[in-house]
Amino acid sequence: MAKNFEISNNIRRLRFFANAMTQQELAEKAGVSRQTIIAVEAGKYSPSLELAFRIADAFGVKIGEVFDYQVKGDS
Amino acid sequence: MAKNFEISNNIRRLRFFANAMTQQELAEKAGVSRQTIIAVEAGKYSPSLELAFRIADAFGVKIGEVFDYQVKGDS
DNA sequence: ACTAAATGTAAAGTTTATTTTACATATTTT
DNA sequence: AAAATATGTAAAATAAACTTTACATTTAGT
Repeated sequence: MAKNFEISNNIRRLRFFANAMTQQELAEKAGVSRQTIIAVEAGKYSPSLELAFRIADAFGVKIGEVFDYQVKGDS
Repeated sequence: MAKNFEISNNIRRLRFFANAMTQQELAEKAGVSRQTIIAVEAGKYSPSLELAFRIADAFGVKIGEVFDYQVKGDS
């Protein structure tokens, strides 16, 4: 009954579309440390909703264009 | 330069639209405790992106229909 | 009015996100 | 090839999300 999920992201892609924005620049725009960007971009953990919104905002896109949510199937 | 944000949500509204879904039911569907739903619904803190997605999923809507992100202005 | 179900508050404890620092490797520029 | 910039890894410390338990209040049903 409990579902399985996976969240993926397009941060790397978006950074390159956005004039090769650097991790450092993105971190500053989003107001977090570079480490956090690295970790989120690498999918090591999923960010807070707040950070997710700020990252989307930094790229000028909607949150759904940055993060993808896939239901993997029932348990 | 650093922006000010606010995240609001429509959980209560959505719960009533969704056949008066109870906090308990939502908690179960989203796989978290009832306390967490109460806190998020009341805006006491913003959830993880993962939970945000699961809540949206529980209502069958997109994340943007549950959570609203407003830039309040520059600092 | 009584009972049950739903919502709320609070506080201590655990887990996960985020920061900070420091260093290693890769990529670009000159 | 040297220097500078960008990316990566790691680990300890802090902050924030989430759980659990327990009780108080409000709302709905009979």
